[in-house]
Amino acid sequence: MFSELNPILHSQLRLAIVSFLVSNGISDFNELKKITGATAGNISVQLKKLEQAGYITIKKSFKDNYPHTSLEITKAGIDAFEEYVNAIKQYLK
Amino acid sequence: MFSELNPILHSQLRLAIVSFLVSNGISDFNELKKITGATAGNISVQLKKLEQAGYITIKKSFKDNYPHTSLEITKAGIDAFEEYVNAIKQYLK
DNA sequence: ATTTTTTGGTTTATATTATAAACTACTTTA
DNA sequence: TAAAGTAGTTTATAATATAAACCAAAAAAT
Repeated sequence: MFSELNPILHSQLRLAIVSFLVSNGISDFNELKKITGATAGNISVQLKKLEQAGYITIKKSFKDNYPHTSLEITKAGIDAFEEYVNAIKQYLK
Repeated sequence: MFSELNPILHSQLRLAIVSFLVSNGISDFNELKKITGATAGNISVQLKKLEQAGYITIKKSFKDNYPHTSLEITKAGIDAFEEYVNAIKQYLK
């Protein structure tokens, strides 16, 4: 009837991040901050969790002298997102 | 871009309960236990939260000598559910 | 008849999660 | 060189989800 919702993705902020990355492939810390409106601390924590889950990769570099964190969605991330979408659709009708 | 997800509904179990009640109008404790597979304790707690939010009403009676808890969705519950569905759809594409 | 099991829950304790606040480190500007 | 800004991380706290333990009554078994 109601299948499980992947708890990594069933979080407003992590879902927004993954959703955005699935659409856009890559992004960076500041862009995520702008589009989600979340605090930097919260984003930092949630990015780590997504990385630990294998759903994104985090690359740190320097850009115009400043530290720069860029994010990329993984195959596993895309797959998990698609599964989540199918699962939650059962709840929405 | 991403609108807020009502935190009362953005919970797997509460969403399942409300979703089921929106489809069926009324239900009872045991039916929810069966369709969700959740523990009685968890259901008990979440029903109270949904009642506090004004999304369901809880009626206790005796049926065949046993205590019996029946649930009904409210107008506010239906409205909140519909809003939640519209909001989360933005995350799913 | 009294112990044991089942029904139908509630309360409480604990683990997890989300979040904001505080902090670090460095850069730019005044 | 002091102040303000950028780009984050870490830590503390509040909120949430959940399971475990408990309660009360009914039914079934001994």
